[in-house]
Amino acid sequence: MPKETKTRKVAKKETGGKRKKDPNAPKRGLSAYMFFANEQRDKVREDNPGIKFGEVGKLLGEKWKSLNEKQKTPYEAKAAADKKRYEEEKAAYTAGGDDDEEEED
DNA sequence: GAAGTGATTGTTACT
DNA sequence: AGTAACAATCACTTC
Repeated sequence: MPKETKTRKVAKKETGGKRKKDPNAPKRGLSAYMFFANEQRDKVREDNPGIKFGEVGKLLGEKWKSLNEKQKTPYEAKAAADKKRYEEEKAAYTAGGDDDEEEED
């Protein structure tokens, strides 16, 4: 199996591939890892001054999983909170528009 | 009703 | 500006 490199966006295709990009594209919320990385990135780099992203990334992942649900809670909580944010967009997006619509193309 | 799929998020460092 | 491992996600799509 090919390692979906390139943010796997480029890999999109096959298996139907119906989902197109939306005009409003209510992006989704961030994920727990994003919040986790936001905090760790500081610490990790602090313990590993001068390390590249590859090291941080892998190291981060290791620590991330090392955490107990309890530790991930705060991150998941943020992720959930961010998800809500997305709900808004999605809602507004689904609304389609009130009176005037834009982005028609 | 259940299953799957794709699209997206953010970090750092480099070209 | 975009890409790369790392991980989660999870809302929408389709049958």
